[in-house]
Amino acid sequence: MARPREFDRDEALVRARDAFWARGYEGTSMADLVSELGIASARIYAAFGSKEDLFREAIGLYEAREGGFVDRVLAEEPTAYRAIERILRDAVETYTRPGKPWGCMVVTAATNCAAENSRLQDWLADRRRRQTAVIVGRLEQARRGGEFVKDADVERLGDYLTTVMHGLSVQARDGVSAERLAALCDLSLRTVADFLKPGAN
Amino acid sequence: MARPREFDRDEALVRARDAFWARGYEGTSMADLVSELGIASARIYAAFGSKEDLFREAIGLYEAREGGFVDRVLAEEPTAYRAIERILRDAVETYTRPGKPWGCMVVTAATNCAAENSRLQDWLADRRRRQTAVIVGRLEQARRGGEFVKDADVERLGDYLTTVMHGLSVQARDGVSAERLAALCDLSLRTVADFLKPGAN
DNA sequence: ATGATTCTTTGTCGATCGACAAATAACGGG
DNA sequence: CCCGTTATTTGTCGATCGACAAAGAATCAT
Repeated sequence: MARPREFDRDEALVRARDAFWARGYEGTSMADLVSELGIASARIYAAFGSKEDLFREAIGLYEAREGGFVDRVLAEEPTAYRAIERILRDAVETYTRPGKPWGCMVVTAATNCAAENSRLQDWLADRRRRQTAVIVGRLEQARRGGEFVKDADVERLGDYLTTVMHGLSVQARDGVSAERLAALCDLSLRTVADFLKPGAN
Repeated sequence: MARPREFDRDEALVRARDAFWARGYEGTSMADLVSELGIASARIYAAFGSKEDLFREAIGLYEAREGGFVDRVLAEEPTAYRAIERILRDAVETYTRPGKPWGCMVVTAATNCAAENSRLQDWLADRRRRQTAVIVGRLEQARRGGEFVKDADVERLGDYLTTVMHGLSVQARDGVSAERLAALCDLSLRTVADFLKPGAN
């Protein structure tokens, strides 16, 4: 009924995500987006609304793909310990994948922001906090299910795991190798194992 | 021999540090600095050279004061374990101090940067990596001194500790309370204790 | 007092920021 | 074939970015 779009919106979104992932929200200018998406700025506005809308959509894509491993693993793995094991392994892999920006996009894309973008910053912080809550929820479920010792402080363990993951993101960004990161994850797993009820997996 | 400066350079540097600490390098504009230091931009250039020079000096001040606890603790505490204990406690306190920006300035001030500032970003990353190396050095010394089991993988432990500290910085920035962070640090300390030679402090 | 030196004030520079308005082009329905 | 609709191109807008030039003001040595 009207003129069809000439570019692939999905592919443009992927490129925008990679740009924001690499240099963050404020570090990626409209000029950068124009050159990396290969389309004029007016088309970006027509297709995505604004730079901020585009960023939010890019974060959504990241969380649906690369960054979504936490939710996926929690849904798939039968026991909390095995889930955590895989989450840490996936985190290292995701944050150090060759050809992709290093670190977690949700952690790095909006940390040092001008005052005018504090709303966006809070929005990302909120998503990080929710991630913690999701993990704690799964741990609590595991505790009630008898996987952990019965007085296990699952909120503390959840905080601990998120902290390690955020730390992994920073370390990955600094270029620490996947091997070194994986080695340190094994240390974290020992802590988790301390919470397990003797005899459980 | 000439007209004396009318403002306190040290105090201006403190204010610049706090501004950069709160909003980062790119998030803090010259207009912000003018209003927070209370002096005209030309005076800032005369006193500090450029925005980037000022930022580097501000990082230096941060590392000499708030951020310098790692070096100080390593020099003061007799055993590695007690040093680590205090480093984690100091990290939590420094990153959540009321009235100060949350998190570590070295971790947060230049993460999402435009391409033109990647040099600055690398400069900060290098300081973080050096921090790890310093800690690993101290751990190796402790291992040779018999504090740890003799096959202790001190690089792995050092990586682990830096990762936790970086994670603490992100968590603090997200508003997680000092109490919750301290609780999770206790979990980390168990891991460190696993490296201790049985019977040692 | 004067001159050398440095600090402070004022104003502004070119570049870039994000964001659109207006004009033109391509499509499908009637 | 024309019309309604949407896509694309082109150009530009005001604001803000970091950075300084030029002029005036304050100090000290001589």
